[in-house]
Amino acid sequence: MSTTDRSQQVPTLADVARHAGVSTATVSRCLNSPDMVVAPTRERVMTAVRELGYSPNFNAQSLAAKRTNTVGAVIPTMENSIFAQGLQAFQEELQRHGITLLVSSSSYQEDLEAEQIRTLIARGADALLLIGHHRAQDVFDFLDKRSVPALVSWAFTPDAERVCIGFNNAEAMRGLAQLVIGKGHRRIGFISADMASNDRARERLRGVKDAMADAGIGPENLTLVETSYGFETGGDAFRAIMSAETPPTVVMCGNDVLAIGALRAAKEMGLRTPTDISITGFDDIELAMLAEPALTTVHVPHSEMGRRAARMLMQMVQGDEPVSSLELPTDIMVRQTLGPPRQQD
Amino acid sequence: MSTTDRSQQVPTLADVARHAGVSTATVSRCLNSPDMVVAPTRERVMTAVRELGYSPNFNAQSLAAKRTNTVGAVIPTMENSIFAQGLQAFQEELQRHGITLLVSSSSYQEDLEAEQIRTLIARGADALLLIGHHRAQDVFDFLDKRSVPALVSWAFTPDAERVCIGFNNAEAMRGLAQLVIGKGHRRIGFISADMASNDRARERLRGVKDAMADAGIGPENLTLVETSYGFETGGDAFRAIMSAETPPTVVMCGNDVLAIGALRAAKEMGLRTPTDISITGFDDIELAMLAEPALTTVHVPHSEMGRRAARMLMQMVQGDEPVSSLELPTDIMVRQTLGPPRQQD
DNA sequence: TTTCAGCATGCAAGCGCTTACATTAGCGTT
DNA sequence: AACGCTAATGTAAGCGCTTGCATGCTGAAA
Repeated sequence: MSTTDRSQQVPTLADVARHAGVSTATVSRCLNSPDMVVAPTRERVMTAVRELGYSPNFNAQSLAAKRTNTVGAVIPTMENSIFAQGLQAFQEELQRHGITLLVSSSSYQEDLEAEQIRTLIARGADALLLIGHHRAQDVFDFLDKRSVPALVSWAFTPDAERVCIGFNNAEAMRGLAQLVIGKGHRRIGFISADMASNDRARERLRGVKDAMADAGIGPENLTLVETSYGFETGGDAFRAIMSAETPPTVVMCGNDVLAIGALRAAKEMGLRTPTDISITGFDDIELAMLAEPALTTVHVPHSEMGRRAARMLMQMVQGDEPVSSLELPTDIMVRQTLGPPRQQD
Repeated sequence: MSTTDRSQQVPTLADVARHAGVSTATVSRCLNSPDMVVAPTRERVMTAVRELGYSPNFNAQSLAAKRTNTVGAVIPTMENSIFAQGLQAFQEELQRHGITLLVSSSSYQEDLEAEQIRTLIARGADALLLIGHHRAQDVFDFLDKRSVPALVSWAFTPDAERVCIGFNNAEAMRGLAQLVIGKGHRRIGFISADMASNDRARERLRGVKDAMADAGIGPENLTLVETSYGFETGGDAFRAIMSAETPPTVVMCGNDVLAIGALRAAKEMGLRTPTDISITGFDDIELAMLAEPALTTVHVPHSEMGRRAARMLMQMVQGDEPVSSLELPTDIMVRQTLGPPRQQD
């Protein structure tokens, strides 16, 4: 398997210019602002471009033009569909405008995220898509110093200092909790993702607490387990919660992955959902509908969010007019895992 | 920061050099090959770097050094976990070596893929990760002309001209089909993903056909439906297959997503799996184990593949020694959706 | 015919970095 | 003390592109 055969050089702007008998400036203009060049010349140039199979060197372009047509995104994980769908839409929208997306994932680690943000900036990202608000202040300072627009997504907080797009995690979860309480549940279990560096998780928990307070249910009725992200951990957390003397009648989960894990654990424990125990999720990943029984959860408009985020970010790079935060609505998907509490409870 | 008021300019190599009282060459060397520089100088430079908050401009670096420390990957879709897990491992391994990953997704469209490959090359990707063998020849020619190493993944074909990493799709599916036939099934339905530009799908079908031929089962016993990718389409295909006069006793699916769709359709049709109908998948996505009943499928070592692919690609970029294709083993995950055919059949 | 907009094109100076080559200093030899 | 040798550093030429400005051409007005 012969690899590097250096005989073939990649054609450059200069090659095209020579081939077409014009200057490099003209070629550049043909490519970037065609109407500055008169038609016959343009055609000659375009022919040369085609014949040589020329395509511009992005790095040189960026260096010379001082913009990269690149935006970066740092997401907690690629492994699961929570972010994948939104990101896909984000990328498609960017691509439509000739912008390349640089993705990296931080595995939910704050310091890793900070590092990756720096890398993306060094790579010349014109702007950044970030997930959630929580982040060391110096990361934001760095961004500001470099004046790189950053959009916080997957989270809308009314009073946020930063431009953000997403949904109100607290409100959405509160709505679901109200529904749960309306069904008659009084003892609530809550499985949360790690909250230390995850404001979305914190907000969701707050939603539950608010709803309980509104309904006059004391905080002693909330059993909280905080766990890392995953199906397994969700199941473990569920078992922990249910091992209490008087376990809750409903286990609400901070996200669908945890909920599916819980659902499975319930099944393994011989508990029928929702007859014996109710379970709810958040996100409405594809799996939620496919689960058995189908998971009652909060639907988040992922694709819409991704698309909008792309547009907002492009506007921010443009810098013409200030961009303001955008709240997207969520829906409660009433499916099969939420019922009234068992009679004797 | 006692600035000479360079009004929030991003510091450059030259700034650092001035600050440290050395030449730009020395600064560059400090950063890239520290042992070429004597310790005291190095420290002076590093201090300046820190004080100015300098970080190198990637584009300039790439342009000057003629390598970008970037590899690109074009995957069919990000939306689902088939590729996500492998890609995550791929990215992590690259990152460990200071290499950035550029991802784009082609939505299973061949022409889009070609375009994105070109874009990635223009962006300066040092190497490319591709999914599957099927691709217009001129794309490969282009890659060769540019002498960009490309690694075909998710598919291992013994006699492939290109370096590839993955599993033998045909063999793996053949193994599963043998198991199916061993259970007594004689009429087999097969739901395949679009095969036109997807060699993996074609190979998988071939595996089934081979196993049938081996067992002396004529091709008239195979009911084939080809459909696009998705849960819905999988369900539709299943319904189509089952509407035959004498429907098959087992429906094998080209991937898990289709299989889950089929499983769901079966349930909706009031068919019990595997009592009334057996269903199998391929990929072993997370969902497969979570489905009800759990899906019998072929397990593919996604993360392992991603990690290995990263290493191979780095070796290929290095170009020291030729890299040879790597076959990874697959396992049949015997779960609950495969049983013997119904008695009367 | 001369003049001069106005437009198309060319010229050339960078963008921030790497690196081949030149220069210098420091050392041990003879 | 003169010599070469080596290791550390500096010099400067690009990498492939964009873009402000200079140039030269056209045709219409005078």
